[in-house]
Amino acid sequence: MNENNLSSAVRVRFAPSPTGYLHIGGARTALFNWLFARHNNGVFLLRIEDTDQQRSTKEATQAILDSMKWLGLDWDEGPYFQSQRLPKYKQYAEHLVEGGTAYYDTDAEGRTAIRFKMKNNVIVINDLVHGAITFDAAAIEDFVLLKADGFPSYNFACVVDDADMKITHVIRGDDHISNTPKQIALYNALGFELPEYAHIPMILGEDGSRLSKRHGATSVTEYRDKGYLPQALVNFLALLGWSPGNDQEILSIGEMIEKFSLKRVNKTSAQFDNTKLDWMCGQYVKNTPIDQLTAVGKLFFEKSGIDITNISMEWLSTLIELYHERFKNFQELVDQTRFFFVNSIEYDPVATEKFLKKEGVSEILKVVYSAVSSLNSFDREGLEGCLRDLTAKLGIGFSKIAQPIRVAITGRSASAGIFETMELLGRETTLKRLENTIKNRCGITNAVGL
RNA sequence: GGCCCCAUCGUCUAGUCUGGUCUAGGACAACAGAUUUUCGAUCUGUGAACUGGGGUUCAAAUCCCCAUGGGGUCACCA
Repeated sequence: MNENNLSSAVRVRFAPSPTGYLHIGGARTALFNWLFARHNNGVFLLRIEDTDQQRSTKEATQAILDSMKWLGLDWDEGPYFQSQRLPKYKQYAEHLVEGGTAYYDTDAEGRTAIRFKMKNNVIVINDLVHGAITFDAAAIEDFVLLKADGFPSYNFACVVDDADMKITHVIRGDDHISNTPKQIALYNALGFELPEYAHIPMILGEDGSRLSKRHGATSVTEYRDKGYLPQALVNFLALLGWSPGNDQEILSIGEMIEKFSLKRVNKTSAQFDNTKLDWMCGQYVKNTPIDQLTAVGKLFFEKSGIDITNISMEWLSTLIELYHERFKNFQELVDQTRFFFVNSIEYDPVATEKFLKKEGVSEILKVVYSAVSSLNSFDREGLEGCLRDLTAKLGIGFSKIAQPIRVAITGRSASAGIFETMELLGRETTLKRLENTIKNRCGITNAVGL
């Protein structure tokens, strides 16, 4: 590197305001900062911008920290809290008043604030992703530095802290572009050295409008609770506005760090595509070892109110093995396998109509019942041999018995392999459900009143 | 509305800086086929884009201008 690499060490920050959970856009901003820091062996710090006394909450701060940790975005310094640095802002604001570039101003409501005096000059942002952006400062109104409650405004606190914390690169959403000339003016007035700016494109909802509640899940917490794998979310987010430059879609954290560059961040806003996230998470699930999935899966079953106290890890591990190419997140796994855990299963009406309420199904299931109940070893091999023999004997296609059995014992038309499912369900439960189905759900529906 | 940003398949994007190798590549999704006890997974294949108009140039997705469209921002919110 160069001779002054000590002083040029990269320092970046993520500076959320604790007025709500960490949303997808914020997470992506944090990720880009983090990747940039790690790529450059720099420092990534966290700063909580809690200067809005009304809207800031401790819960939100905690939710943000939790989300960062869950995503694996560890910080090297902080979290710093702006609410704990009030004297610093006051000192700088008064300094500016003394210098004549700021003034006390009382509004119609009688509140007195310190306001910054904008000059009539031209301000240029040399943005790392956008290039030069020019503003006419004359068009920008004087803005508040220090509010009547003694708290700094966003623009002021941001500049004081970024300078004080020796931030070298400000990487943030491009909705901040219009704030930047104000901040540059402040840097100049305060005599601070300007950081580099990189304004990254925003993430929009699936309909192209700004991400909001009505787009469904928008917080990191929601994805965590639905059982998405954090690595998958990180991978997906990394590819929103950045690409490694080749056709690679699945990247490990190490690869992302190695390849990340602001030069490859694009300018166009991206729409959040849940379907692709699902696909990506499915890829990660497939590549995650069974025992890890089992450990996480256990937590999700418990959280979903499913009683698994009498269930062994071996059994659970077998279940995960059967399903690990079939689910994309743990919520899905729980939904797909609930029938294993409950006493009375729910029957999908469409599946019932299609596979159970048919001529002859009752008879087929009875034959299956007796064939299977006399089996010595109720395992997948034994079941397969038995049932295949049966279809051969009856001269019917295998699906003719597989689907009725599936619906009878799972309540649905889709599940893992039928032999594996029967084996895992066990002899007792399988037979009980077959019997129950034959008694109560087969045959052509009787006319009402008969 | 003022100011600012942006513009490649439905979506994420490669290609744009350093015009030609682009009859525009990949991925997700869609569709079709194969496979399968179902769904899924998998494999194979298909359709799908340079917003429009002017320039510049031998040559433009790539450079310039205008139009249009989308987004952002105009608080004692951040």
